[in-house]
Amino acid sequence: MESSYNFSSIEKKWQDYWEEKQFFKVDEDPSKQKYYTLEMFPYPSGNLHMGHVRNYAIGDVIARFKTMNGLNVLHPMGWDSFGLPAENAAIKHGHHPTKWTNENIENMKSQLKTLGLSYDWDREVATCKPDYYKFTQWMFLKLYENDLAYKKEAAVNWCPSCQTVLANEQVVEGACERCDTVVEKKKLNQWFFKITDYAQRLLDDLSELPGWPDKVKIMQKNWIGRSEGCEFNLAIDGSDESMTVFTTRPDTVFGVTYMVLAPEHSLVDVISRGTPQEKDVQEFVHRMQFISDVSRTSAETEKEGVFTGAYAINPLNGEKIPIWIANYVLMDYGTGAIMAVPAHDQRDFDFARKYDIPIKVVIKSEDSPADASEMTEAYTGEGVMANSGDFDGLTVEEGIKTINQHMQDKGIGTKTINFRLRDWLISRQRYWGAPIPMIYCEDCGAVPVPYDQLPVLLPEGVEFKPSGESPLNYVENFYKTTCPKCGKEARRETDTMDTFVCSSWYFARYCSPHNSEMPFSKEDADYWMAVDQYIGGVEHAILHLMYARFFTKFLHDIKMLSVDEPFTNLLTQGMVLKDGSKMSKSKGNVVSPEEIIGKYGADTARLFILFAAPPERDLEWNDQGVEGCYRFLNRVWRLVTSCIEDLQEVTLPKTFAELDPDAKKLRFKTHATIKKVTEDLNGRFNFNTAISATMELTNAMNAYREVEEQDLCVLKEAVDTLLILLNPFAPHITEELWKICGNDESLYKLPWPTYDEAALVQDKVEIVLQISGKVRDRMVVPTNTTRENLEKMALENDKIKELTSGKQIIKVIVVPGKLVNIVAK
RNA sequence: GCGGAUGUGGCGGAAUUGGCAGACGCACCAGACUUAGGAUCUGGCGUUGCGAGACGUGGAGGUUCGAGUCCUCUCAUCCGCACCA
Repeated sequence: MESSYNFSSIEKKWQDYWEEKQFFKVDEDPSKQKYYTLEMFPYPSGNLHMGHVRNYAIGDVIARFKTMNGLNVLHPMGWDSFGLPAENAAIKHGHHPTKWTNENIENMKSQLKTLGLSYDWDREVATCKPDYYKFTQWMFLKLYENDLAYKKEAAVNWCPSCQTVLANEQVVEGACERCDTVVEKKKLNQWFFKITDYAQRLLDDLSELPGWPDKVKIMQKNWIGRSEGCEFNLAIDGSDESMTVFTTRPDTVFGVTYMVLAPEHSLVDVISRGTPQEKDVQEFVHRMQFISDVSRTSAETEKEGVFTGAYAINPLNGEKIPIWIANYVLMDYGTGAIMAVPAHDQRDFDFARKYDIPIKVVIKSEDSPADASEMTEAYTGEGVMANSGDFDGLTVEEGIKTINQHMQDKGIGTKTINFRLRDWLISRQRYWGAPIPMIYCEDCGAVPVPYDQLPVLLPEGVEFKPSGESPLNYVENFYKTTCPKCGKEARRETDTMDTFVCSSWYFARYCSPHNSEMPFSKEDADYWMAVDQYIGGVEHAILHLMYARFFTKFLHDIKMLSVDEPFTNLLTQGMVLKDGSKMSKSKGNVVSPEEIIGKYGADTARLFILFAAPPERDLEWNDQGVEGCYRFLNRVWRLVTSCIEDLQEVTLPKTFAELDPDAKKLRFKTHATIKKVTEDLNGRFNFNTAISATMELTNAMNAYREVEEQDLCVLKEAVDTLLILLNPFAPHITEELWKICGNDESLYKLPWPTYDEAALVQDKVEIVLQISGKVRDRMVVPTNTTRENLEKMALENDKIKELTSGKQIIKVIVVPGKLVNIVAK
């Protein structure tokens, strides 16, 4: 392969050089402006895939570009290394998760290194290491201290066949994703973080994140799901009990024709006791227990329910209203009970039609029949209140306000805000996670582990069996302990934390990765935080990003962080596809990064993945496209090496004298390219067009090499510029060529070039001549030709004259530097 | 159902402020060099037409001297949420 450059030796050489010289190690430097760029750290699954390569290539270009722009750049990498796959591998092969994980980390790290990424490996973190999870436990204790961690009984998804708890994502259409058994609900005592306390702030502060994609902000907003409404009480007929409901439509209270309790509601038992319906109710409640939340709350599930035999009293008109229980009312939203207005709520409408419950229209509108029997669907639009006593005639908006106020005045109800965001269940009955640092004492109850006893270490000798319980339950020397308060024998918590807890604060750990006393020092975090540019897949748009925001706000509140949002700018990259679908082993469409790097080198791999599509869009893998990028780098190699001899004695002048047209053209291209690449990399991250621009420059240089009399200064400037601009994308080949050209300093240490305005001024410009918006001819004129002269020249143009002869010229539009448009009839 | 995104040659994509649609790359075609080419170089390459030209950014309207870009409606694909009272 005489004609291609030897990427494998070049890449290895430069990677070793950078490492030896510690190029990417950074320290806090108050004299320099900082820039923190971060790619979402990976789970150490064993091998890098193309999605990783894309993610890290993007981050690396940004980091290198910002460094060359004089910023003090923090660009760290680590491992999100707790989690199920390690434990499943342990169950299957008998290896300890530590071994499996460490081997995977080593392997992936060496793969990462072949990509030539500018990481400060000194700051590497791994969430499964005691020096890290010590502080995950610290976070738990702080949350506990601030009443943001609590334990309660909660229904979880339970697979009776696998004997284990399943995450919602592991439940597919109501069945276990592994064995297809119908998933049940089981009540377990679990730890929660009270993220709901932060719901309003998490919502409000989205507006302070202009650097986030709207898509992500909207997803978070919907997930938080704030809704304003009214909570009010209804007496239960013939009983001392009352029920509370939440509604966003108090204006429709006169249209209530039945009430619904969630099957799990505590009142169900009380009010149905002794009624003829008691047996039906119990049967229904029992049946619902075995249907998972996931399938019960699916919109496709048909609504069903039973009458409880009891009645509630409508506080506004004293009507007796039957109380039902139904599958479509959820215990964990609002109060677990609703007022049903079939005329103005589609769900209630469906249910009422099915069970022949009356429908009463209370909002009149021309868009909907006034007679309920003629309705085919609920009417939820604008209108005025009717059949509502004194409130008739009010609009929906007025009605909501007025009835709210009325209820408040009469002590029936109050204005309330509900969120659909739930508290975060963090307990996992698993081994491979950070142990929850709590101890249960018979006398003192739940006692937090004192800070000086952290970390609570995972024990080594553990048997891994799929039992549905934490394996830690079987390790006596782990769970047997003494109460930190009274010294009496006590039992440790054996659940571990959700791995999302570990990843909710890692970005702050990178600021002080070696601190053994604290998760990070405030001083370091004040310098580095917030992350200026965060990059990762959109699949983390809700959970990870929400949890990280929650933790940051909490750390801000306890004065550990000055910022209260972790990520100033967010780039959500698209997936890497092959043959139209996501690369996966089962589809057999995986392209391995190792193979590509082996065949073409890291520079080609990086270049292709950045060139093939803009970063936020999905990228279709194309082997021939990779080859195109490889050819381009070879072209650069040949071009630059062919210039070396000519340029040996050339030094760049301070200013360029009068140039001949060809030289001027090349110099124009050089500076236009600087401008283009700089603008594309500054905030917009259009890597694909930046790379196109360097290709155009290369083409222009090749063309210039054919010119008889070449201006070597202009050529040298072009060569230097090309190498610098291309460096963030393809760092190895450019460093090598730079060195071969006789330069000692590394490109990475050079300042980013600025363009010369003067070089961008052209003497002549092509003007398009249009007739009624259609291009008819072009003319080349001096750049500074005046508006009047342009018009005059256009009208004198032969082609225009010919085409407008016999027509009346209505007006002429002149856009200097661009076009002249003649409107003729 | 609700919310969001996307739609441009054979393909990936460009057009940043309403101003030459198709930059750059791939594929393809022709030529050069060559014992050879899956190397390299040169040229061509939206559709249609001999041609001047006409048509062309999912579709239908509209605004404008001028629309891929703005407005209205509509279709398709993808993603997220999905009985949230």
